[in-house]
Amino acid sequence: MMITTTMEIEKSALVLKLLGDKTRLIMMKLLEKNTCCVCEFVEIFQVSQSSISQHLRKLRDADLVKEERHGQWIYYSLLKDHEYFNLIEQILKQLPSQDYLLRELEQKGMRISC
Amino acid sequence: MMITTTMEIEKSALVLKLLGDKTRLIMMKLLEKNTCCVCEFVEIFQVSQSSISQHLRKLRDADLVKEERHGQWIYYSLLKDHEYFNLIEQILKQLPSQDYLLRELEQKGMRISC
DNA sequence: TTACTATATAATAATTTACTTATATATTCA
DNA sequence: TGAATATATAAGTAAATTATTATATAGTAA
Repeated sequence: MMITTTMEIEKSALVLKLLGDKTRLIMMKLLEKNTCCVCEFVEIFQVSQSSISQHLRKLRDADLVKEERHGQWIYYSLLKDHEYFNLIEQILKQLPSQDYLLRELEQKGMRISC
Repeated sequence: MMITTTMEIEKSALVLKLLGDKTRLIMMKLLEKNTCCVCEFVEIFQVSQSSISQHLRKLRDADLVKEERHGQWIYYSLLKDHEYFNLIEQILKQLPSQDYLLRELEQKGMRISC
């Protein structure tokens, strides 16, 4: 019982640590209501494709997101059955929408819709 | 407007990063409903006094906690008027209570009550 | 005053993180 | 098939993080 609550809070700390990076936090907020592919994130964050891929890998390894291949694109979305999804959802809910980033993508003609 | 939401989410990421460490997260959960002093944290976490002091400094620098000196002890408590206190409160609410750590302290006769 | 306790800070070492470039793999399309 | 596009991974690096030990400061109590 005591061990359980310790483990629980330590696992929560790992989730919070993943969300405690501005790139990953904005990614998660975008994925809250959208599906995005890697090349969109590259365009949004203006960092190397490798860097984006590594952030997504961390989120994937922690089961926070899932990937789905559609042709040459791999779409990422929230994995809603995460053990701490309630926590994640509550956090995301309180952050300002970042959807303007997707509208900017659209205006540049770089939004990929499935 | 766009700049604001970017800054808001980046500041949220900094808060989450602070909470994304198991020592600080447990500290914050304890402080949610208690007041604690440095020596209690040292006993609870079994790390150097310096390490505890540095964690508390980070929380203090970010205005997540405040300190209050009573004689030779300095008591820490949550600073509830933080810009993102709602976010913090929502997160803490979803974590399992860590008060057993204080009960253990009491049993060892090491709980300092003001 | 002197000794003791509680806390903060400086300096440092080990580890982790977040990026980069280079390269590999998978898919599409001419 | 071969070129182009999308993605992942390996290797390397600079900066950040978290601990330590040593030392300074502040309060208490003999």
